[in-house]
Amino acid sequence: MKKQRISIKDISKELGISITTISFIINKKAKGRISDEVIKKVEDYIQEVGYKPNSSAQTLRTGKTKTIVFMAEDISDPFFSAVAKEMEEIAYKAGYKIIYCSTENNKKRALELISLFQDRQVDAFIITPPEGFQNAIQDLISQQNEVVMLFDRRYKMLNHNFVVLDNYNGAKSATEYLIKQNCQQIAYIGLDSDFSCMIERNGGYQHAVANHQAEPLALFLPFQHVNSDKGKKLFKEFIKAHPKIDGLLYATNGLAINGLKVLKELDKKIPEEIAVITFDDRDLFELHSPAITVLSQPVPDLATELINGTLQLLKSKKGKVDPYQKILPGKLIIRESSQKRLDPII
Amino acid sequence: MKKQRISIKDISKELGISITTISFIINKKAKGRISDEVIKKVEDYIQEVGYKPNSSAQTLRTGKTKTIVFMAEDISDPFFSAVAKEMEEIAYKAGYKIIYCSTENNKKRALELISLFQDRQVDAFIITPPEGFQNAIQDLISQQNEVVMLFDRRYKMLNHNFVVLDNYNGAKSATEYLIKQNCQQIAYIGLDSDFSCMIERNGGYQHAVANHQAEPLALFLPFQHVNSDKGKKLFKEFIKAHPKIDGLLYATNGLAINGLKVLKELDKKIPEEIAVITFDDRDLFELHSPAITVLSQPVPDLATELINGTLQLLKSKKGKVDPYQKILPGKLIIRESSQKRLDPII
DNA sequence: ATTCTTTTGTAAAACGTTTTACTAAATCGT
DNA sequence: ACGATTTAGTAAAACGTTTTACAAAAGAAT
Repeated sequence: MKKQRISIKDISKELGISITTISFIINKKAKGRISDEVIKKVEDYIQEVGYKPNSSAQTLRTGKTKTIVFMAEDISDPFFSAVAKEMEEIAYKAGYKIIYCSTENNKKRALELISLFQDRQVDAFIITPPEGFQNAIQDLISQQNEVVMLFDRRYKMLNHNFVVLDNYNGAKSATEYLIKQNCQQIAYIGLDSDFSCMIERNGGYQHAVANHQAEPLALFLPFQHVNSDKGKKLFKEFIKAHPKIDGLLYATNGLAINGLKVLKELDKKIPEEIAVITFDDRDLFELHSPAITVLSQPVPDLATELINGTLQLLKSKKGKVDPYQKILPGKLIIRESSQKRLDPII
Repeated sequence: MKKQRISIKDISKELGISITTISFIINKKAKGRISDEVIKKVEDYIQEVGYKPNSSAQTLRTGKTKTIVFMAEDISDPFFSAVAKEMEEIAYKAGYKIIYCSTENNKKRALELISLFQDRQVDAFIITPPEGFQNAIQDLISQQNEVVMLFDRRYKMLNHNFVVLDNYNGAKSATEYLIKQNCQQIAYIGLDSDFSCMIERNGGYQHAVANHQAEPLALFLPFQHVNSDKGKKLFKEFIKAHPKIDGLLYATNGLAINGLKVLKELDKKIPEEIAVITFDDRDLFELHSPAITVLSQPVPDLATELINGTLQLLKSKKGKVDPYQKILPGKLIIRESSQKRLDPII
């Protein structure tokens, strides 16, 4: 019952044509070297017997694996898994496969994963780097063995490839929307992090409230407390310490979920007492009572840019190439949680 | 700057020891063949220079890729991505990598994916088969080229490997819980599908209501309408047609999400007017108002069984082995949405 | 001292490609 | 008709392993 795989050698024997010729034909390098007649004959035979090249042999010979690694912060996070799924779709069509993994925002783990996949000779890394990973990225890039594409966060000083959201303007427009809704005291709930996305989001918020309220109000939670009870406690204390807060901008969906639980526990009315907006859309937010206004990331566009950029870089790997840098705009999806004004904005 | 990979040949030259000997040592086949002294020398050198075998060469020679494919229905579904993440963790430690992909419950696509990964010589498939896939699975198994493990759904008549939830008893206990809550008319919202999990869940429901209400009440939505407006419309009509319904069991989290939207639109009070339970836990359900009672699947256990089972089968591939079959119990997590009784059950 | 084992090791083929360097035949320009 | 060029094709090395079959040296048994 075992299906025997057919090799170039088999074709060669069967057709009485040399291995070299067949390889040229398979790799579309036959034009001008081999007669159309022979090309046709070989192509037809390949079609007929369903020959597929052995990828290990190809890799061994060429050093290319046609594999891209996507190292997300957490592949089970809906945002990352949505991006992953879209990427897989596109990569698949281009003959590439994707391997996913999660850094858990753990530097050591991320380093191990990079080392593991370097051993496996992947062609490219798409990475959401964990905290304090700049040097590691620097190293990885300078080795020049793989294409390195950063996602979601970038480094200002590195001349590298990245695809990120326009975090600054996203946060700014979300905050400005809250201001238009007559919020007087808008607070920002962010991650205690040096991620560019976090710094930019906070920057956008700061800019928007600069001429609006006496001083910005921000809470920065450490990564490990985003989902924890400790995080809830810290957030609860923050809200209690600032009773005048009537508008909230959460920097991530994780923060929002825990934050919404706290607001529920505190029995705060949304949006009457506190208007709420968060980054990243999830079906959860649409179903929430009240439905949560979000600044959603353009998942299909992000995925497309990530893969197309990576594939482009893989193709042009030889000479110096300009870095692939894309900053994509988010979209404010207005739902009930931010509609504070009785006279709605048109 | 490019780091040059070191090969066995390099070690051989450097140490003046034959390639064969080194290979034996690397593969722990040196005992009794090679002196302890030489073994130590080689191992130390390998450690020192950080040699890692080239996996393509190994694959080319052995035909084994140390790769497992996880074909989920939809890898961006939180349930599947949670399982995927856990699996990756375990597989990674065992030196295996996992490739994920989504069938989208599309038979043609699933067949293409299988063919693609067979070409890439993966060692094992973990599959949630799409609709009408039994023959394809049959074929795949009989080819005996890869280990085949089914997940989430199984085929009664096939003597195959699987890891599934105890769907029957899960649905039964959820329904019985609704009965205890004094629900008089309990409806089941399922998928119009021949998946074993769907049939078993419906079976559990049917059994539970058999002696309770005049007749079972069930709505079966086609797969493509789970998330669609059409699905919402069908569900809305169903609810309107059966105004006496005061208890609902959703067979999947996707059905529940769309269903909850409809209940919100119809302004049905949960649980006062309709008590609700759904399969599969998600953070969304905890945050929902009211929080939704769920029958949750033991994600870590499922992932562990899937990988351990697969690895075990990979090891013992030679002779006939008993199929690896696990049925894991779910857990009813009681929240507000099902608490209909004023006098709560103790 | 010869044969028989055991110990310790190695040579070389094979896995299935890609690619360089080559050749034979055909065509061309004059 | 002659060398030059183009066309059509191939032989063989290389990628880095694993593994079979063999061999030399040392020790044991006769």
